[in-house]
Amino acid sequence: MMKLEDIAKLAGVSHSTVSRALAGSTLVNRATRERIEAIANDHGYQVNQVARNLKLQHTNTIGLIAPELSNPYYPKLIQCIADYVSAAGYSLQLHLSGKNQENEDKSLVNLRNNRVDGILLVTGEHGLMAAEYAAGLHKSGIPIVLMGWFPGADAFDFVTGDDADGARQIARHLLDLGHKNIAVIGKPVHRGPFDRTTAFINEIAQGGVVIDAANLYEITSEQDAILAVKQLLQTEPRPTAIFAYQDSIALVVCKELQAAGIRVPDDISVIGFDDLDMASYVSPALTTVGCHIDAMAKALVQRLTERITGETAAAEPVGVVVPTRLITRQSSGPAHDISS
Amino acid sequence: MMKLEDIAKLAGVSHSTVSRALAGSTLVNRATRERIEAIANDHGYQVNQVARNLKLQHTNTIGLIAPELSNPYYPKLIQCIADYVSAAGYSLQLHLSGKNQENEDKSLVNLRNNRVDGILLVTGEHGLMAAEYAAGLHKSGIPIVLMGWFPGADAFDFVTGDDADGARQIARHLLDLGHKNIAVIGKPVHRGPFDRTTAFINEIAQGGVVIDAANLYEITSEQDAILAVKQLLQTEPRPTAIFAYQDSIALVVCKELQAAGIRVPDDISVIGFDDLDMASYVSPALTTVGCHIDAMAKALVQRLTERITGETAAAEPVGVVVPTRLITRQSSGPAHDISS
DNA sequence: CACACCATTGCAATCGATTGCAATGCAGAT
DNA sequence: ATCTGCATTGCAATCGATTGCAATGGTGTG
Repeated sequence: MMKLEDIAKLAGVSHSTVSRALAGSTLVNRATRERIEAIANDHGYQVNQVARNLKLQHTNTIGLIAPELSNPYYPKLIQCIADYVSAAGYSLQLHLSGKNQENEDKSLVNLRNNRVDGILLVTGEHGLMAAEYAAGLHKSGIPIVLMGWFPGADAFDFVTGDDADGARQIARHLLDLGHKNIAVIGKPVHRGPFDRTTAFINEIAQGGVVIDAANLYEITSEQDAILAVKQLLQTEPRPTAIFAYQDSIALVVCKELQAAGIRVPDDISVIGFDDLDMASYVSPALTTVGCHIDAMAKALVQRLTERITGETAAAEPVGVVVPTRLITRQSSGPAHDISS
Repeated sequence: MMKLEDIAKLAGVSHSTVSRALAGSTLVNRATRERIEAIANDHGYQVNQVARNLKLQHTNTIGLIAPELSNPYYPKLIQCIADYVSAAGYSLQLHLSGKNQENEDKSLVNLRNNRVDGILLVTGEHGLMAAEYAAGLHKSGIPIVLMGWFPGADAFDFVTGDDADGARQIARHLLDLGHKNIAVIGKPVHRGPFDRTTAFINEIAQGGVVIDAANLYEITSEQDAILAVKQLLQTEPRPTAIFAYQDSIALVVCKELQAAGIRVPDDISVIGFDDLDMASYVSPALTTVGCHIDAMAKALVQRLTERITGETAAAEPVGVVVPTRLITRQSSGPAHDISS
């Protein structure tokens, strides 16, 4: 592949001059520059970024670590991130951790070795992250912005949706609809101040209704939701509403309910969280909470690029919380009468 | 950040020795090596890959260009690709072209400048690619494997699903079900020997039924499908089956049909293509054609890595076609009687 | 005519690794 | 004691850029 030196020979100048010319420096004569540009163009010269990166001590590359792509939430987020990253003039190095802590670690050192300028870490819901881990992460010296919150995340810049508020909106919605017997199918609590389940239960309590412990289902995979539903259908009196931790669970729940002959929302209301595209396609269309994914992605890369360029003077990590909103569709309705 | 030289000083040896020690070379005394390893470890030394890449003239990075992430087909594919790529010891540089030729070009030169070892190009259905473009691509000198086919693709290694065969399977399925009045809602033909629409129409003809020209709807976006359906519902006699070019279209079609009070499949059968996850969630679950995405991804990165390492002696480009299979679900049923 | 100054250009160091070849030193053979 | 050979280690070149500083030459001024 053609290099600076080759062009220099062709143009009868030194490689320094070629470098300057191609960079558009005013330090080189206009005529010379144009001649060099023409030659470089004719021969399809393309700068060797890796040499350039070595000299310049940066790579114009941002590393992105995300759990997976099979939950549609992530592609949506990554799409936005990719767009903002590329708009900011960076390339994206993508690593999928598969919700696996070890992989995440490997990706992190890989990214560091490759001297990416900054890292976006989407931790997902695996909750494996710990303060200790965070500390190790921290001294890598590379700017990192976290998507989501976990214990210890406060040591970093982070961006998260206001899931707690979203959960509260759902709670009020259900309360307004007259529901008094409500089930929660959720994942283990790990998001502290932003935890959906916790906020939901608290707000429900605020409305004067308590959720029976038996109606709290804690699952770790979408598949487990099926079991939860089966179990739930046995309880007496049967709940009139179900709050699912996320849309992907809510979808399974609806499907299972319908398979059992239960009508949604006539018999049981179901509410999800995330506002996946799919949520509006299924029938009944899912009532859920939307996350302004685009806004989050924007905040994420904005924060990171500011850290990279040093625009953000503050040494203090900052967290940005983007609002969520309830999206009422067909899967939620008034509580039906029950002969208690 | 700690460099080779620093470790060398600490260990009282030359940086050459450190380099060799860390690479596990037999050219360095065992005791020395272990001492160096310990020191490097204590000080958290991490090799600078960009310097290493420069010297070694490769980057252990594969570039991936895909159209977008909002059609669920791509995340699924990319997930698989990412897994195989990482299993093969490479990193992934991801570029989303947004179905835009110009972006695709930019990504291509960016990837080239970054000296990725090889490129995976997922062209999608935008059909913008042309033989001329391909030629330009070709002389970049970097190994490229194409996902999908377009005119001119034969100059490259490529991997594609046997969409034509899938379309034929659908045709036979519909024929078996007794359909004689069939509509096609498709995208512009551009996949030559692998084109779905063409293969479908031919196979239907093989079965002795001809598709009325008025029943051939050519659309370019999912949204247009709505118009097509509206128009279709006006025709007399009304088709008893619709073949949609891809699941994302089929979903819109079903939704629109149902909104108009038409029952699927009782009144009209609908068949898609791609087997998105979503296809099994909607109601009625979609009859479609599955693509063995994992197999394609595997073939894709296998082919590319072979090119990179030079295992594949053949200068001749090779195309691999992976089989497709019909997945019969609820959206297709026997043709209803019509009083023609 | 001499000198200062400015516009161009080239020289050479540098980024942080890898690696062929030369140098060193010690052990064993003669 | 001298020499050969092997195991270690270091020197220095190289990968392909960027850039501070020196060198060059031409022009304008006193």
